[in-house]
Amino acid sequence: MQPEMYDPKVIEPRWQQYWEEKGIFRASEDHSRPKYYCLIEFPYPSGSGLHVGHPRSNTAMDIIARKRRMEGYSVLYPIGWDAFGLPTENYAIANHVPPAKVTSQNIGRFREQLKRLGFSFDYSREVNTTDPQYYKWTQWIFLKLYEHGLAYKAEMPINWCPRCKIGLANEEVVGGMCERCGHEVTRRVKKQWMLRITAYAQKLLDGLDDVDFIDRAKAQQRNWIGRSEGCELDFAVSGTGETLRVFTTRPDTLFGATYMVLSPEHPLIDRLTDRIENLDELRAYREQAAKKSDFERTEMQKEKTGVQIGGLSAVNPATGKEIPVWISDYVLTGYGTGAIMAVPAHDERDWAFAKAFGLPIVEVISGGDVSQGAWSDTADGVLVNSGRFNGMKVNEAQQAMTDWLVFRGIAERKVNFKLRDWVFSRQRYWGEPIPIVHCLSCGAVPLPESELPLLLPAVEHYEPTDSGESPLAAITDWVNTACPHCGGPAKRETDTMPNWAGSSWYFLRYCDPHNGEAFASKASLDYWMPVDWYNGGMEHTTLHLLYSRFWHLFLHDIGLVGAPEPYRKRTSHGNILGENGERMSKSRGNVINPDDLVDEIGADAFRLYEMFLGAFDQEIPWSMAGARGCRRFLDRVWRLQEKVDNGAGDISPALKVLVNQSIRKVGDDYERMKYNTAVAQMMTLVNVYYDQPRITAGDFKALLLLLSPVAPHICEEIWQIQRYGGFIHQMPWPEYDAAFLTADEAEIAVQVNGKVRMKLMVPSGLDQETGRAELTRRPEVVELIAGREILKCIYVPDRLLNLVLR
RNA sequence: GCCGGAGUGGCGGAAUGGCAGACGCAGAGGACUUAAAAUCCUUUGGCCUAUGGCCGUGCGGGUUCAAGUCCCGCCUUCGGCACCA
Repeated sequence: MQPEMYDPKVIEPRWQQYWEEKGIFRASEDHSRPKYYCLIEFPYPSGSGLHVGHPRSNTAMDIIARKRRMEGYSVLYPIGWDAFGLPTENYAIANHVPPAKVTSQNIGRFREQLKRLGFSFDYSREVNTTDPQYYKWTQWIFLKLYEHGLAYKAEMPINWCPRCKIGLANEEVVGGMCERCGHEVTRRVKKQWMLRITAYAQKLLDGLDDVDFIDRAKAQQRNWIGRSEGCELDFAVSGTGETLRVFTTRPDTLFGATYMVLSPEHPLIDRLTDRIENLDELRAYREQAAKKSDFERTEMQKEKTGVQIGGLSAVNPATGKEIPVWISDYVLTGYGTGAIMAVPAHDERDWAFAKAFGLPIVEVISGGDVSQGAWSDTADGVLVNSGRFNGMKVNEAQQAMTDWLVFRGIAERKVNFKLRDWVFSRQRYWGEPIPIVHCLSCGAVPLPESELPLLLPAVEHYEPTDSGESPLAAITDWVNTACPHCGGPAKRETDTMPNWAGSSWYFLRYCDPHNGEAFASKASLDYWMPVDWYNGGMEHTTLHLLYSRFWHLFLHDIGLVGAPEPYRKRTSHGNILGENGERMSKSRGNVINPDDLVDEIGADAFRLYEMFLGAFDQEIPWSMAGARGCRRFLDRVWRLQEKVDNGAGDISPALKVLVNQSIRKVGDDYERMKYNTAVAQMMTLVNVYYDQPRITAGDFKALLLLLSPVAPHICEEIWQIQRYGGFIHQMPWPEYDAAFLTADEAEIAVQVNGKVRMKLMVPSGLDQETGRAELTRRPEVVELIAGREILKCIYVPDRLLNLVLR
């Protein structure tokens, strides 16, 4: 049969329509089959549409989803829209359109673009975080957190972006700049809703041991959680009866603590105002520090500043000596106790401070030169100047000193975390309203479940205000309400949730997206959860990935979901750079538009190139020429139809080994996310097919089956044209025959002293002894040895022979 | 500074301690064509005294019959964190 030209413009829409009409990719809770839940991060439907980064992750997981279906799994591969967020709101403000309208337009465009790429999403399960039927449950989970004491309102110095006019979470501040707009972030004290993620610090850490996450994601989360073990210990403040508590991970250096430092905001200063001689000076310093943003504070880290507290001294509990007390902004309020014992001999920061202010430096661990800088060797260091602890190694002394201090009742072992509570308020319009009412007599009162969803009111203006109030505050009809508890006058909370809220549980909603009674039914959750494989960006490691684990751990603790951890496996794709090797951006003019690509080379070739361009987990520059090369490959696959002899069913004897090897390699490579080498193997296969006079239906089918997860449209089409029966997506995934993984003969590289001298064919599978014997009696090899003495002879089966000659 | 990656042809990149450069791109030569496109064939790491040989995976050492791969010490680069006691 003479096939027509390969025309993706015709065949791709046809198959997309077919899959959709027949509901091929609808997920079903089929208990007769094992389930598999593939997940990609649901996109933010931005106005600029899809970029080439989306298909990278989507295609990778689409391959897994399609392969799993062929393997007999019941697969859930859903899609949705993470649609609350600032760009939409800003666009709405600039163009005087309601954000909901902008959102639905953007979603429409995104959906269309994704459909053109032929992903096997179950579109019947779409979720949209801005849909009241969705955010009803986001609000509901918030109320559960509130009920369990994990949501609270606190006056907090927050990161404030003056341009976006919004408070930011620590995670959203990058290098002192607003993650969204790049403007410098300042400090601002505001009453904010907070989520007590710190209560889950240890669980978030422990849970990492039980999941299969890409190593760098685990490392980054551990780093961010920042657990450190040490002890808290009390220093007496001379003549006051007060004690000053510090946290240290190095109790072994206590004898070297020659002064103490408090953070400028430390409460002790206000408690002891009568004794302090230079209160004005201290308050001036505090004010100055408060004005600085965190970034400014850290930027100045080279020059240490501080003020000694006049009239106050503390007692080193080890030496009994009086030591001065200072304040300095290098000690942070939010970590540990906000106070430290300073050991300048063995801590760089303390050393710099002591040098700047002429404070004494006492060496307590030998081996370095403390006149030159702080020195610390926790492995081999030995204690000196430390009384009864002299001569101990650092790790012994840490134990012994802690025991001694605990015994004296002035210390306790303590674990600290860097992780801070999550700032959960946003002073913007386009987010989930926080379902809390502030009653004059009852205080903060949660809305009853029956009043959910609390709808975002329609407003005229979305502009944020300089006062730091949400635009919702201006809608008095909405703000003024009755207290659900006492019925008295009350005001609604006007802050909204951050866009991390809706994305913290969306994977649960996919299990049962239309449920009106619960966020998802227990049965559906039990069937689908946990997510088996979740692929997404590294940039979400300390944001979305951590937040959603926290919510899920919490929902597990209150008995609403099964396993504690939501994701069994997490992988990450590298970003695609522009052709010039720089990040793609409009301003650089190096953006590749997916629509143009589909028009030019078709969705299948586009998908194929996304997988072929390089190692999946690394950053790779785009190459238009490379993409066209993938289209050429598909053209070659198409033209193989001219070579196929459908009368011959089985795999050709001559190709049996290569085909079986390919089945194994491609399958294995998909599982290991080595998509580039999987594609390379199929290219090799096609090249070899072209060297044959004819290929059999068996040869051709094997290729099509392997290729179909990456390039589904062309494979379905050819399957139909060749009348192979049924549809390719219904075929079982091919299995290799282990008996045909190695050829009858192997080419052996014969080396002399590690250098290849010749190549000889031998029967494959010979062991060391037989292989050596077989080869060393070959005339070529005898000649090679030329009577020299053989010191050693190594035979690696089917690979090489190395003769070590004198 | 700490944590985690990465350094291999002109380019993207392959390589369970076992023949470095698979596969693709780009280039060169050829076939077909009036011509072009498309397609097909050949070729493509460097150097040399070229049917052979030498050198080559960021740098310097080491282990090994054998190192891109393992070990020690560096350099460069990217990402994350960063005065966290």
